[in-house]
Parts: sequence; structure tokens; C-alpha cells
Amino acid sequence: MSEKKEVTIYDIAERLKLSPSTVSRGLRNHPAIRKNTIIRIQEMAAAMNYQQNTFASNLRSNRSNTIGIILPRFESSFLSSVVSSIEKVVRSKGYNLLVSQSYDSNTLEKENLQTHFNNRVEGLLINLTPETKDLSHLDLFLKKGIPVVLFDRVKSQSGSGFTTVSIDNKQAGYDVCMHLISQGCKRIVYLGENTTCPVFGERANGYWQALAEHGLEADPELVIEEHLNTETGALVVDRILNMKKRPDGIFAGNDMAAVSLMFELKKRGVRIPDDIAIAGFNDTYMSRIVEPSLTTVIYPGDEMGRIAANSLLEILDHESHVATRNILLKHELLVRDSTLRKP
Amino acid sequence: MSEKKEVTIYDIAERLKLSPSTVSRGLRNHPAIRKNTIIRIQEMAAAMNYQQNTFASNLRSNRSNTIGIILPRFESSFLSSVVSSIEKVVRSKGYNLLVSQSYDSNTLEKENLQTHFNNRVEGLLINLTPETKDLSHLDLFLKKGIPVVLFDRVKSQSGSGFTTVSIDNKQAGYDVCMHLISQGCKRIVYLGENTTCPVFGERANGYWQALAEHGLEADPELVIEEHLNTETGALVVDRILNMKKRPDGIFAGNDMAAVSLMFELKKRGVRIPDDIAIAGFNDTYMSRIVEPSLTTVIYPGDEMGRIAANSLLEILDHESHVATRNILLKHELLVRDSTLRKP
DNA sequence: CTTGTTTTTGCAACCGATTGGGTATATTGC
DNA sequence: GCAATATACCCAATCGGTTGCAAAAACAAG
Repeated sequence: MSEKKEVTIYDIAERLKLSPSTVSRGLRNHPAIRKNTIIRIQEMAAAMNYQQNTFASNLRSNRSNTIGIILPRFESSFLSSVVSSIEKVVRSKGYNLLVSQSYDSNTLEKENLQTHFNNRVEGLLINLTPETKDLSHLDLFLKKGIPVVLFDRVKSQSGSGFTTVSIDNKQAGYDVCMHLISQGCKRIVYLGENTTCPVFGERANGYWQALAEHGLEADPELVIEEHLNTETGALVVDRILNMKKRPDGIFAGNDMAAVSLMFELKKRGVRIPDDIAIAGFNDTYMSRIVEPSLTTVIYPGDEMGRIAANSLLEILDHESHVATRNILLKHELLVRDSTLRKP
Repeated sequence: MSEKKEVTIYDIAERLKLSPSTVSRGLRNHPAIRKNTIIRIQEMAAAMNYQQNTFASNLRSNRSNTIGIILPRFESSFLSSVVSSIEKVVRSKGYNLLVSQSYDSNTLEKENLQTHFNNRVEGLLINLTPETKDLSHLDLFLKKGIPVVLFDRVKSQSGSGFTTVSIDNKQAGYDVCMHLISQGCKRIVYLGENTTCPVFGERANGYWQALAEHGLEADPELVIEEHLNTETGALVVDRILNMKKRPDGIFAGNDMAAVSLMFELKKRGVRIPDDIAIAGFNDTYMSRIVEPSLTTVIYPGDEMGRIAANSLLEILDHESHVATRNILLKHELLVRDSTLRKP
């Protein structure tokens, strides 16, 4: 119904006894058009309720005005804050945001890349899936000169021409582990996702380094690889409590896992931090309000989103995707009650 | 660099000694093209690394293959789960998702609507800002026959031709309040956002009705309107404790606010639920792990997202946006320790 | 009033895929 | 072997802006 055809620049041109090209220029405030004509054009456009057809515009000018973002999932307090600030930045510069989730699947990631490519995104922000071993599927973009910025989960070996934004995960892992050791922990569990994935692998490295520096055994049994979510605690608690030698410290890859594990441990009468100290990662609000409050690493998602988006836009502006950078945001260990043992 | 022009159907046609139209049809498995020819076309397309130009396609076919979503913010465990499942549904049907945030601002909402319209979204999912008093700014879409589905925060009076997906907020508010009363509460605080906004207004109505049914006074002092976030607790705790007659129950508009308030109350030595019982809304994970665990209303975001998205796609398929519906999802009161008083 | 400049506007090609209607080729029936 | 029907493909117009270049109008200088 009411499928009356849309108002085009031709309609405006006709009414104003001008040519379509003049109207087109007038609408974009082209300097070659007389001030007065511009006003007439824009007023008429408004009066006729003209809506620009972005397809036609994009087709001709070969621009999409769209930035793409691919990430594992929105449903994560960290990632949603990243997306949120990316949207804010990108939108404020007049770009649209095309989003998709990869659900940690390499296949989906590739499909999404293809879609984004076909939609001619002018730049791409991507948080790689843990499975991603190499960046060859991004070549498509590289070849066409479309800038790609990797954030959070990046491949650090990437001299590959991509700008990256992340934190120093090895250092962070080291920091947490050192802190646990300083509180007297001797057997520390590392609970992360696949250690072959950039983020968790590097944190593990930091963890191992800290252990090594203190002559503590790097028992493989202590490294647990699981998906980190609200179920993780229930899933691993028994495995932890039934270890030959019971651990006295836990470094969990995110707050969600740490909190769910703490919940299960408490249910079983384990005292925290006295029997087992536990630390998380991300400083979600939850970590402040659980009891005992959770030691964690703060590393702001909104800042990461903002910086990643701005980096991308900078590249787009200067049209120099030469200056690829590897940006490391600072992180900070927040020591709270879950690891703090009375001296 | 490497700005070699893209491969088009003309290039494929030339190589295959076919016409562009045949190639176009072949790529889309048009029945009028011989099976064998289709294979040749598609193989050649793959070999030449052809990528469809969606602008051209969209322009000609006047379809965008894109669904838009506008919501206040991603950074909310509830909303991010809604977006997440919407993305999943929409993507699985071959649509793209264009997203933007309105930050509870009416102005931004309107700007975003304009952008989405210009980008020719084929359908729109929107979670209105609380300020939104009428739906006239959606007329743009109505007139062009673009289906719009309102979710979560909807205007219930909307016989306006929009499909809506939400829960029965009045009933939910009633349920919570009845439960608090059943636990002996006599003075119950209602903590919500602007009661003129659909969701919180209706919950307030349910709350008032429950009070009325039990002959409890609807003291205006007991209704607190604040933004609900992690800061809310600190912001309102003193106001609550300093009321002439101290309340013995609190119904908070979401878990975040409930939890932050509980945190502050405990810090001040208030016993929960004995001195003050407290209930939240949404059943975020947090509500399960705080102490005492939080009574709340469960109402699944992913389901809401899925249903909203599916409703929209259904309308698009049948091309009958006549059958607008008002879908009410079921909610459930989860009674936990924060309101459960020993008999 | 003519020539030279600058400012404004118009012409027409173009971006790349889609589509209705028409033509050439293949198939079938008698 | 020829008309009739189906199959496979092509032609050319079209979607709605954008852009290089030509043309016209406006203005300045001589």
C-alpha cells in the first residue's frame, strides 16, 4: 500500500527548473553552486520530503559509509561495552555500523567476513575467534586496501599490516600470578579457554613465567581449559577439589568464571581466600559485590572500543594504512578480598 | 594500493561468451538457465574471485537485505542478549543487521530513524526511549509499508499498526508487590525509572494495585524515580533509610539497581530480608550469586529477541503487515532469599 | 561594446546488477 | 519435413545519484 514512488533528485530538479546534477551538488553543499541556489534546493528537498537513495549514491561514488564489526558475541558485559563505544564513535563520524557475531566459530567468522566484504564496508573491526590460526582470510581486505583493526584478541605476531588494540596479556597474567604467590599460594590453577588462542595463551605464559621465577612447579594438571561462562564453576569445581594435591589459588580468565567457581566452592565449604584464593579478569560490576569481593584485572572495554574505532577512522581519513600500530592499553590489578590473606 | 578494479558480471560474461543478464541469472540459479551453464558461470565466478556489488543489486532490485535495530544501549546484560539473538535470527535468514543506540535520547532516536530509513532497511526493530510519547516519528516507515516491531518498551496503546513484543509489566509489578506483601511488608518502595515511561509506568500500576487490594497506603514518598544502574544504590540508600517511616520492602526495576542497593544497605547494617526485603527484575546471573540471593522476575532477553525478529521476518515474508499483533511473553517470579522471611 | 575571466549550471556518460520482452535454438508431434 | 511448443539466452532499458567537461551566464576590464 501507499507504494507511491520515492522522491528523487529528478523530481526536485524538475520543480526548480534545474538539472539533476545541480540538485545533487546543491544537496551536498558543493562550492560550485550559488549560495542561494543551494538554499532553494535544500528547502525544496525538505518540502518534498526527499530521502537520498544511498544505494545509488554508494554505487556511483563507490563508498558505503559503513564500518563493519565482527566479534564472538554481544552477550558479554565486556564485549557489549566495546561495541557500545564503537557504535558511538563511528556513528558520530557519520558512518553506519554493520555487526555480526562469529560465536567463536571460524566458519562463521569467514562467512561474516565475506558478507561484510560484499557490503563494501570501508573498514573492519574484528575480534578474532580463538580458533583463528592465521590471518589469511583477511587478505581479501588487505588486497583491496580496506583497513582492518584487530581488537582484544589479536595475533601478536601480526606484522601483517593490521593495526591491533589489546592489552599486554602476558604481563597481566604475570601480575595476577605474582600477586597470588605473594599471598602465599603454592599451587595455582590457571583456568582459561584454549591456550592456543592469543589472549589466553599469553596470559598462560605470564602465569608460567611467574611460577618459574619462584621455582614453583608448572603442573599441567593445574591448567584447565574450558569455556568461561556462568556454568564454568559447576563444571570444574569437583575436578579442582579432587586434584591429588589440592590447589590453594585460582586464576580465572574472566570474572564470570571466577564468580561462578567461587559460588560453587563456598557451597562446598571452602573458605576464600584462606583455603583457596581466587582472582578473575575484567572487573565486571559483579566482582565488586560478591562476597568476598573479587580480585581482578581492570581493562576498560569502552576505552578499547573507542581507541579501536578511532584508529580505524584515522586510517580512513589519512588514507595511509601504512602506519599500522600495535596499541597496548594499560591494565591494572585490583586487589580485593578474594585473594587478600591476613599476614 | 592494488586498486585494480573489481570483477563484474560483465567480465564473467565476456570470458564465457555470454551476456551479462545470463550471468546475473546464472549466479542466482535462475530456472531459465541451463544447469550446465549455471555451473560454468559459478565456477568462473569463483575462479575470477567475483564479489557481488550489493549497491548495484540493491539499487536495481530496490531491496537492501538489511534489518535495522535501534535500542537505548548495548551495555546491558538484558539488551545485549536481545541483540544477540536478533542478530542470530536475522543473519540466518540472509539479512544484515544495522544497529544504533539512542542512549535514551529522543533526538538521537529520531536521527537514527532517519539514517535507517535512508539506508532502506526492510524492517525495523526498536526499543523506544522512555521519553517517547507518541509514535509519529515512525510514520515515515508506516507510510512506505516498512514493518516496524516494537520490543520491550512498547506503547501499549499502540493500535497504531505496529507489532509489539513485551511482557505484561503491570502483572509483573503486581506479582512482585503481592509477594512482598505476603512476606509481611507494609511499606514498600518502588524504585524505577520515569513512571511516565511504558515499562516502569505499568509496573508501578501493578504495584499500586497490589497495595490497594491490601489496603496499604500508596505513599508518594515511596516511589523513587532514578536511572537504574550500578550507581543507583549509593544514590538512593540514604534517602530510603531516612524516610519518616522506614520501609520494609523494596521493589527495584532491575537487578543491577537491586543489587547495588542491597550492597549499600548491608554496608549500613540493614539485615536482608528481615529488616528490608528486596526484589529485582530480569534475573541476571548476578542475582543468583549475591548474598542473599535476589528475588527477581525472569523474562528472557534472548527469547524476546528471537520472537521479535521472527515476527518481523514473518511480516516481510507474507508481505501482510496487516496482521499486527501484540505479543506478551510470559514472565515468572523467582523467589529467592532476599525476600523470603522465615514464618 | 568587445574580449577575457570567473562563476554557475547543464549534458551525458557512468557505477554494476536486474528484468521484461523478444529472438534463436532445440524439442516434440503429426 | 514443417509447424508448434518449450528451452535457453540476449537486448536494452532501468534503478538514482555522481562527475568530468562543455556551455552558458555573470561580471570585470579595456
